[in-house]
Amino acid sequence: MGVLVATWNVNSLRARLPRVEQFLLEHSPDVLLLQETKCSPEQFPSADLELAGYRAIEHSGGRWCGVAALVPADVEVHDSSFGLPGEPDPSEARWVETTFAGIRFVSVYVPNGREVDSPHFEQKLDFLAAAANRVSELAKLGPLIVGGDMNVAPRDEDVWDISSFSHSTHVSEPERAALRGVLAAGEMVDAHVHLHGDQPQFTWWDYRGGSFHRGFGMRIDHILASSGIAERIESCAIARDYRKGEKPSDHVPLLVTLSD
DNA sequence: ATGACTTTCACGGAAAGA
Repeated sequence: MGVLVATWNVNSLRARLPRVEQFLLEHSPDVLLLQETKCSPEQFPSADLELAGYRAIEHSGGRWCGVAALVPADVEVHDSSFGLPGEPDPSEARWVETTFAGIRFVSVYVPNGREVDSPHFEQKLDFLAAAANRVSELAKLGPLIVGGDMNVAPRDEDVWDISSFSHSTHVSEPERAALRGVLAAGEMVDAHVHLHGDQPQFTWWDYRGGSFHRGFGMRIDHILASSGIAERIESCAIARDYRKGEKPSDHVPLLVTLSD
């Protein structure tokens, strides 16, 4: 059996609904962690997802942000919580937690940061520090999976050409150190690194300038597993075809399978 | 090349993304 965990920044759940339904049908994940749902609670397409057999634990923030965890409708979740203690701006919906199958799942959308040294950049680092604090608490309680758009490329090989990233966000040492802090706080592994080492693999390509077809991408979406379940990671892959076709998101789904 | 796309809200164009 195992557990199939997926994470996907959909860049608007309403705009991406056909692709999300396609993904649920094709992969039948046990949980789909979503980011950038971009809708208010009233706008959240619960009825459509229900028809697809899924229920949402959602933390919606309106026009921007928004995170959720979709689970099959017959799965009982418990202790869901909404928001990240100590986050810089609680009105931005960037963190949601829920538990089932003995695992605590987090869907996270880390702030972009905009420009290095901008106030938004400082907020990004503050958010990651708050995430590390929370992960440290959660990891003590049991198995933990944190999946989402971290907006950080952890290593130089996680972007198409590091030389074109001078003084850019996503690759700066403070951001990378902050993300390492999250991993260290829960003694977690990055599923991709755990299985594939330094093999290149991107999860995001800019909409502009034909970036996808030119291979100009970044690996900024990650699934992290606490030490208790890292040994259960059987596979880690991206669904690259979801960057093609009708109205794609600029991110693709990342999928991890865990053994029982 | 201070761009290139895409989304939201709202109905033109700003704001945000990465």
